[in-house]
Amino acid sequence: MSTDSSSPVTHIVRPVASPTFSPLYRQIKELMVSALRAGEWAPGMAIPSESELAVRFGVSQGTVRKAIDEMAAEHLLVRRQGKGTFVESHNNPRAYYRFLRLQPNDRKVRQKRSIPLSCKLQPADRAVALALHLAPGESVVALERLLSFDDEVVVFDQMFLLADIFGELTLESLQQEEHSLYSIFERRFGVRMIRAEERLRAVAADRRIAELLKVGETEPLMLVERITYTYGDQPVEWRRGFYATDRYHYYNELN
Amino acid sequence: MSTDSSSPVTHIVRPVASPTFSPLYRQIKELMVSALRAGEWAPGMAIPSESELAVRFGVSQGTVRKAIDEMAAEHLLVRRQGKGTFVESHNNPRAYYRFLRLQPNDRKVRQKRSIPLSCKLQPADRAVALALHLAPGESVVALERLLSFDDEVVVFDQMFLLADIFGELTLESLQQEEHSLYSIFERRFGVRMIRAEERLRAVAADRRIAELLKVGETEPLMLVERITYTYGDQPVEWRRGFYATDRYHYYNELN
DNA sequence: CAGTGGTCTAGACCACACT
DNA sequence: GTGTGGTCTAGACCACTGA
Repeated sequence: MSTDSSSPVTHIVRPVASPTFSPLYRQIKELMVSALRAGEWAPGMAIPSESELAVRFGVSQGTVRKAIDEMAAEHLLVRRQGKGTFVESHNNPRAYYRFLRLQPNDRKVRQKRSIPLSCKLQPADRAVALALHLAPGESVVALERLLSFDDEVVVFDQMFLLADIFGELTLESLQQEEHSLYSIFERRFGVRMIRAEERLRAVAADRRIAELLKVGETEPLMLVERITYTYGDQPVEWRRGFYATDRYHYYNELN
Repeated sequence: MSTDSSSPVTHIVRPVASPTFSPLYRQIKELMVSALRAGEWAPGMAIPSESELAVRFGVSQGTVRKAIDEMAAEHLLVRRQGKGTFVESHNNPRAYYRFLRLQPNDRKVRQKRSIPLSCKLQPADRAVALALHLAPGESVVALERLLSFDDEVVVFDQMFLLADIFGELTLESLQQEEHSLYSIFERRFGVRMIRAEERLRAVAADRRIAELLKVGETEPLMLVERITYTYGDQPVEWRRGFYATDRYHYYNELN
């Protein structure tokens, strides 16, 4: 059973009593994640059907199903009944601001727009290096932008990206884009943002930020620091955002 | 098959093509949630084994399993391999502050303490009535307290609770308690908090709050509004908290 | 209609906890 | 050892999509 012909990766170890027991479906999941990382299945595309995968990996359909279940729960894949299972993508307009928890107190937001301000290569400072697992001084792409909801500026973001991956980013190319940043990163650099951690604090606006967000100096703002991870829990972005929360709030669900 | 002897609730409709299709396992889940609401299985206690439940509901063990899977994902139940499946409880010290996302920037917190300040019956104002699905003016229990981490005050909370349920709360009884509020609510009133929604903003401290939290007046604070729900998505608490975020931050994971 | 994911079953066996 | 949850299988059938 551990013989399989078409699988691109190493053989499967059927579960056996051991200190490092890993069920079959989780091994299948790892193989599938590898396929995603390797780009075998591209964002937005359908992956093979459950029964095809079952044959390919030499396990039952139910086992493949359980692997896909976990991946769907982690938003790596989305299932669409009757159609197939697809690789998640930030390219879908509905998923453009998947990680943005800011929302208006009352009305609906029709239009969100990202306004790039600057983009340059620079050495990572200590906080950035720590978050991105770099040595201090290694290069990162530093990007500043404003975010507006219906032409009202509500967020100022400073982002730091691994130069290894995003070194080719330029302000000009960003200004010509219609899409969200993560969607651009996915299409241009093949990097999918999978999950993120945020740390929130209340701070007073300094002069520059007050001007950008059109609020009074020393006005309270929400400071949101974010580390964003791609496949394999690799951090690729560190971000610091200042949110104006007079007409908006950060929404969170606790379970 | 839809005949069963011991089930306390109505008969099960096996899935049939219909506009309101609900799979069997979800019907089982609803029956089990009803059993929880009715108090048939108390917090902390083990529920019957999967095979017993399968017999009771007249379905296969796999179907019961899927129902339990969903309930475990919603933190209604916890599975413990080899031991059984248990009703979740806020009485477990590790779950005392399950919904509190505030954490220190650096060191570990050893001791969290709730310091009740006041507790009285009063009419609900508009915001509270809206959140709790009350008519304006209906009674709620208004409770104020401070929260300290290692004897440093970091949060001031104002809470409003359905008087129907929590009317018997008194300041004296709270002051004699060692446990977290939700743990008290669970033991004294049989109400389990299941999930919550939070809305966060940055605000300036007013004089009273600045004094309580020992920060400067107009200092930026994080304002956290929370609606807390029990079984059946019934809101039972509305809460407004002011968090001092100089040495602490609100931590959130995005998936 | 064929093909996909979704549900349900019955049975075998494994991992873990307790006695 | 016994009883619990956890994994895996094979097969039947249902629900949804699109040609």
